[in-house]
Amino acid sequence: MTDDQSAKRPVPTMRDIARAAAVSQSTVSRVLSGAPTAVPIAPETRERVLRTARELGYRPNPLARGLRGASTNLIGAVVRDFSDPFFAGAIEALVVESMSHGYNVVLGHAPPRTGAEAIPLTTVLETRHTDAVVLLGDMQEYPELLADLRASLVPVVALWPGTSPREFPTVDADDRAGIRAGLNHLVALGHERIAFVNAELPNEYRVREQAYLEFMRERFGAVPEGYAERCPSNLAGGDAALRRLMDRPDPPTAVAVSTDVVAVGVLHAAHSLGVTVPGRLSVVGFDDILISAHTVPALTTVRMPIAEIVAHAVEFAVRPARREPSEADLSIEVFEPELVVRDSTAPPPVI
Amino acid sequence: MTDDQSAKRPVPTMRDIARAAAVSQSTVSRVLSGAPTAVPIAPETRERVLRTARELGYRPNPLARGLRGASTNLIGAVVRDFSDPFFAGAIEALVVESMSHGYNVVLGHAPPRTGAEAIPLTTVLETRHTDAVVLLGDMQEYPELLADLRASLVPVVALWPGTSPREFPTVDADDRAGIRAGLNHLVALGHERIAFVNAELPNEYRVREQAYLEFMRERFGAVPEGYAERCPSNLAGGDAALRRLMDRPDPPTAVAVSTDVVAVGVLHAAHSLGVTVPGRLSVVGFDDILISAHTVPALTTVRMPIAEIVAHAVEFAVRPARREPSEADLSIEVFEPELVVRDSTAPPPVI
DNA sequence: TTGTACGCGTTATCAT
DNA sequence: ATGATAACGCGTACAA
Repeated sequence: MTDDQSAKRPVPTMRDIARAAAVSQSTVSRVLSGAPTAVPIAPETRERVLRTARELGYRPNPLARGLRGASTNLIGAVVRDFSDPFFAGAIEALVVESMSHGYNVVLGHAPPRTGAEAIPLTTVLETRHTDAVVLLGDMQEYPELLADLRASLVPVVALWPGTSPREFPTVDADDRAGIRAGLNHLVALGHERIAFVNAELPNEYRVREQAYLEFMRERFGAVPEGYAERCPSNLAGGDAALRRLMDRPDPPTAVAVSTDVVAVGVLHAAHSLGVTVPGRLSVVGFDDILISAHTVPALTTVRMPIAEIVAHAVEFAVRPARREPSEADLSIEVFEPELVVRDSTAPPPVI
Repeated sequence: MTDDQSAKRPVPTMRDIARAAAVSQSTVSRVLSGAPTAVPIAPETRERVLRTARELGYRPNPLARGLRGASTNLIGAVVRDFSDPFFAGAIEALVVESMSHGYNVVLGHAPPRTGAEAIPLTTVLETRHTDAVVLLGDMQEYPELLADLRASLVPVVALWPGTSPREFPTVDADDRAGIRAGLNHLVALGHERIAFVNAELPNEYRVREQAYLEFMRERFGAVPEGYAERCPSNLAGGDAALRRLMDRPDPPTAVAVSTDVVAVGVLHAAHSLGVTVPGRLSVVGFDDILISAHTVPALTTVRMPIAEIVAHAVEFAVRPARREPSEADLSIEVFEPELVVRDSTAPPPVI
């Protein structure tokens, strides 16, 4: 056995180290607490303290640190829907990025609209511990949570805030540009009867829908009646939406979808309906989630720069909060998505 | 504006409440700290304290609570791979379940095998805060982490531990039964040339592979040479594995796959190769992740009772740690998976 | 029934 | 260069 006396013994405190190293507890703190150039310490003492600390297996107690006003190295992440692969990917990115900065991530879950109106922050996350809070997605459904956040002192950064008012520093993608890239691709292939399926998370992707409407009007003068579908933001939603679309007397030859998750549902429905993709129907998604490269057929989509967005957010969140409130409080960073052409798009069928 | 004086003021402490309510801080503590019948409190005083606390927007400081030895209401979850939809689903379930018990979840990420060997627990999670640690998946790759956990005092519960030695209380599914259910289904349809694709997370799903080998020997006397494939546990892995399988002189008519994620990759490869599913090839997955019902074609698979497993784990994790070490320390709970027949399986093609 | 006093493990401010 | 000592917010013996 390599672990001998250390087994199952409560973690040593600074006092233990101090006793063992025959110094005062404050000296131990000075040596250990990282403040390297704060006060000069005798190299010999420093070494001795460090050694005993290592031997005893000392680990700082972040609770005590936090009590003193120091940071807890915890970042709170509030998500509405984990099961959404897009957010799952974003969380992974967030965790990885946070850890590379020495932070852990505490997950908060804003439950999808229970009957009870007000969901205070404390219900969702014990924020007082977290050095910062990252909001993933549109949180307008939770006004109480937002109010709590507003009134609190923790730095907040909002990611993919949809149509939420920009009250926090925000990092987002240029949804409009992404949608236009997808639609341009379809038009270049020769499509004109292009429908749009919008994943309806209350008002999250309104921007994408607007971009579609705007594009269609620009390009064709009008949006074909009933070509802008909406559906719940999940696989079944996309399935149902495409069925409605193909049921029409004038079914589209192409569908742009506001999220890949819904697009996967669309692909499934097309298959069930015997509508071959891309032979009879082209499909463009948005997000480029992991499965998108491996659907049947592989999905043409718009890549969401998750890593960049999250990296930026973490950078912002862990930045020492010593800045003036007026400085970057309205900072809005926008990243550009990029079209990824795969196998779900082709020229429309010849009539 | 509804928020007036409370805006941006650091959260009030018990002392603030005490001052405002003209009582001592300990009285406030007694009233607020939940211990209802601990010591009798004058109803009038109690009411006054409660009211001022509400007015001032008091919220307990869990750091201070934790320092005092109380619980932090934090559960640490260590996952190896977030991007795996199966674990994403498990984490969601864990978060939801934990919150319903008043706990938040701190995510730890065990990075997929960097060159550096030893990954101590502290790197992955500041455990000292968490009231319990939940291990998701096989952690044998991280012996140092396991050693830290073993030496520590926090209760640990292992979920889907694969072939790890059962050193912690464990909740798992009956993988063998699940695999057999899938294989029985294929055999009932008339298949004999049944291959197996195993997602290779070092040794996570060895059990499933063993179950396949055992079944085939039982049923057909032998396992066709080279029919037990292994591949990285992701979409591309399944893709590549099926290509190897179909490249053989005697390609299988059915493939059982050890995870749905890999199975989705298999479906994609089949499509790319022009092998129709289920016409020329039947595919059975394992896990029943969210997409499985919406792949093309919808995947026949074995449902993993994630919710039940996670619920059981949380129940165990938050159970007051007052039990004797010998009692339930070797507890192993096993849940039964269940076959879900969809559209990716059919009788083998007639020759 | 309520108030006083102490300690949890740290960091920060004093003195030495 | 180092050692006392005072907080941080809370729970809890103990005293009143």
